Amino acid sequence: MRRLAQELDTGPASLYVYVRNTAELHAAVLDELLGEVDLGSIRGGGDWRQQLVRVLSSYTAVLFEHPGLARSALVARPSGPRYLELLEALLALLAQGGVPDGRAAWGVDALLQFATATAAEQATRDAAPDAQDEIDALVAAVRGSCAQTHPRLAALGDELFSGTGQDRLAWGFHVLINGILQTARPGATDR
Amino acid sequence: MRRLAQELDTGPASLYVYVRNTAELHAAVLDELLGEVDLGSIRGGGDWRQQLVRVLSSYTAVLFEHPGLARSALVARPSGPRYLELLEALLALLAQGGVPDGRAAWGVDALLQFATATAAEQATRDAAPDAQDEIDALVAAVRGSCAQTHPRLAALGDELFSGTGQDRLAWGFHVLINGILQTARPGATDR
DNA sequence: ACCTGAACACCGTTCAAGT
DNA sequence: ACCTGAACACCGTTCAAGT
Repeated sequence: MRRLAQELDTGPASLYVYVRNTAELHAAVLDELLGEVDLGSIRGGGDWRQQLVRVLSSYTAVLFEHPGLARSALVARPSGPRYLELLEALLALLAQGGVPDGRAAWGVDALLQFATATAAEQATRDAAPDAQDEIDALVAAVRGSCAQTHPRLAALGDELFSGTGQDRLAWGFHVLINGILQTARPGATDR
Repeated sequence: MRRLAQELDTGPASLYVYVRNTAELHAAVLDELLGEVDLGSIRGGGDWRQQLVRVLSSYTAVLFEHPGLARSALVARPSGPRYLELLEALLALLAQGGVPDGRAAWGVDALLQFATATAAEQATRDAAPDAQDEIDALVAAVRGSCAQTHPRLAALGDELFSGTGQDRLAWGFHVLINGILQTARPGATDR
């Protein structure tokens, strides 16, 4: 708020004429930024799964550039035209893949949550090198764990921290898509 | 920091003797709290899937009580004994389900991230009623969306916001578990 | 060596007062 | 009606100075 106000050569109080609080500001800014997600070029090729992963990766990339936004997007979703467009595109692709309607509704939420959380996690770590300390501590703890008491941990070891962020993100999307295809919602029909 | 210092009848500076920053403090507190996740009672019945969902739900419940912790757990993971115990238990259950080692390593991460993100999201919304405004705005925007330009959105409508938090969480766990079972990691063997 | 008072450099939000 | 200066009530972190 204060930084934006300064940029606009005014006091922070003036912003509250246009916006109710920081969450609302973040949601509005994110919706604007979502213009960078090119939904048109999605039809560039590949099946619906690949197209889905492409849109979601593009969404993640936008958030990745703005760690603070990613963190608040987890709690305060935008509701502007770009976000609606994104939802529509994702729902269309899921329908194309034969996912039942109700399940697709919950599915987009899971997919976007995964994308947002991953962006918040990685972007924050990149921006604040201090945050890297915590996972370094975890790596050390796993390496130092006793094979007697923690056999699985000892067996897997560094495997837990392997792979690039890109690869893990794409794998996660595919896990979710496959899972959504195979998992009925609780209750009878799952229309 | 300041609140904890006050509780301890000292100044905030004193805490920096024991802890490097807030992230480290949060990670340590969360590890302590993880003692409430009863890994023993997991063997209470059901197959490995149900047991997995039970542990993860218990983990989510702990975070749910502490919104602030949940938010920072997304970025700064604990590395204490309770967290290692939790990882070990989850890995053991995945192995029992026949998930290949390397895939299980990435899988626990996805499962815990989903649990943590869901807790951060819902707990924050519950704690700060202001945050509810944003999803209210989204509900209104979806309802007001035009069926011509956004056919899927119009068709699904309130379905997007249906279900209890509990049901969506459990469904998400099952989606991930099923997805993990069916999705190989990039690269050749996926040992 | 271990601890801490006081200060530094920030936040978001409110509200009375101005134009 | 629209805008805003100034204040309120907070933060995390540092560091010189104390015991």
